[in-house]
Amino acid sequence: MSVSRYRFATPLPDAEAGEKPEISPCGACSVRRLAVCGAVPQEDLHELAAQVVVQNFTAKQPIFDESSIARHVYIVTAGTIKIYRLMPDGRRQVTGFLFEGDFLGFAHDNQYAYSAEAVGDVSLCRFQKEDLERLLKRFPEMEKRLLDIANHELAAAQDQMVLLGRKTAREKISSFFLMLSERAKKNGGDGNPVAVAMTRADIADYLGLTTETVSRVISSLKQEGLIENCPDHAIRLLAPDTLGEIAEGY
Amino acid sequence: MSVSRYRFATPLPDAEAGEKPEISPCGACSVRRLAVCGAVPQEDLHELAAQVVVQNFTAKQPIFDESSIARHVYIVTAGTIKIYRLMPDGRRQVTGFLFEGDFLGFAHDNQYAYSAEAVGDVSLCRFQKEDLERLLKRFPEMEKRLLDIANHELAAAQDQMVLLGRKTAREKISSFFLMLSERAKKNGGDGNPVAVAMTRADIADYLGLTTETVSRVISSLKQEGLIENCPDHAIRLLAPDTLGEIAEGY
DNA sequence: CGGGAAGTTGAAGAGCGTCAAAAGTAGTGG
DNA sequence: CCACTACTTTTGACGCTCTTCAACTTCCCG
Repeated sequence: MSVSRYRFATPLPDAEAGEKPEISPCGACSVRRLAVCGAVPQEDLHELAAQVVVQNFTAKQPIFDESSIARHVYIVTAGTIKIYRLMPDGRRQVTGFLFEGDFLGFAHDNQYAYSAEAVGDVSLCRFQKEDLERLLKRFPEMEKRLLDIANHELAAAQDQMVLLGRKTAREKISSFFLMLSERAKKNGGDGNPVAVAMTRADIADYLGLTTETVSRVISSLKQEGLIENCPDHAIRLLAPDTLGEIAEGY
Repeated sequence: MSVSRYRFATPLPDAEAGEKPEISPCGACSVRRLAVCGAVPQEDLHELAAQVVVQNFTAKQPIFDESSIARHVYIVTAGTIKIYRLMPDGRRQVTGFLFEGDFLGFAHDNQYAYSAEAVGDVSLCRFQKEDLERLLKRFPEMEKRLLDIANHELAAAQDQMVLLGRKTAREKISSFFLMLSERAKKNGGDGNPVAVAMTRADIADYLGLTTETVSRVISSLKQEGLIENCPDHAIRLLAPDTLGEIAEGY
């Protein structure tokens, strides 16, 4: 993991190993319009930039742990992150995937509600929680935006509960590909073909299935001509509308 | 459904049918410490009370619908509410039960993310969304509290995803009774025996099971001496620790 | 009391999980 | 550059948990 802090060429006392200078300030940030940062006026961006630490992770590196104290919050600037919870016997539930622009670090009682791990190469902007608090006071719009984001997350959680509680494996997989496609569109891509950065195991743990079932269902969707493989682990949706009907259970 | 507005003996123009005067102001509210309202200083409670409409519902009455525009937010003052989403073919997922002090009406894009329905007799305090916005501006502490509540809801949603995606029927039912018990404790009761206000169908739709499975698992827990029936649909937890171990999957 | 909803119990079946093995893919080092 | 290794993915056979379908019982409220 490498860490770098904007505006500082040398590591700070409380900084972690691997820091290095960062060139791009918040003003040039490509995900700003997507994130909480969008609530900060252009002319005040330097106040934001002064607090941020850029962190880079590679695949499977942990970002923080479920049990640990929530000291930081993060904005994803590149890559995919998975958040998950573990049961004592090792059963895993991936409760979400986070992409560019997403806010990471909602916590309750000063403890993270889940563990977070990089799926592939990931870049994050990190803030001290107290710095965020100060920024929230300074820019009340930011707090509104954060509440908006939390509301959005809650709505997404409802969707996921419907999926986990009431959908078949086939419906789950279809929903999953469409979700990935929608997210890619939101972030500026065309959403088809969709990049699938995560492993079958991650997908299985996200959908409440096993890797075998995930694999089998994907195979059958391919055989039916609804999807096909593309280079670099991408999937082309050959019949998005049909997939949508499957996903909703018609 | 009966509706009443504090400080006004006669219905207001925009009020719904069945209004009647309400005696108890926010100052005497028993759930205030639990709810967002706790963020409003004692001496300013009249500002809150001026905006509130008390609404009463009986079992199975709808409070609002998934598809409808989110005009109001609510605080539950008595009774139990279920919130749920429907799939086109009628499959239902109950995404939560709300109790005294809970906030109802988180919405995204001005539309409710779910339908809400009274489980038994229910009392709500209703606010116009714009009135709430104004109150949030007036009492910034309230916004913080609301963000806190949303964070708490998100953590609870994570728990529910673990339950739905990874737990067995037995583990789900055990978790459910313990959750009810914890909630009763938080609201001042002793949490054992626990009142079970909802039907088997509601429980099934909450846990991603069928009514038959719910019934069967409860029967087997009884036979094992882990729980027993009490008057008024209550359940006594005879071995809460064992239930806890079952719930967590040990 | 009586009728309808809610809950219980049983038998049979389906969908998904488990176990196992093979095939494909990526990363490492000589 | 290729061989070696380890991991990921796929496919098959079988089994189990939970669902489905059905009948029966209990509980309520008029």
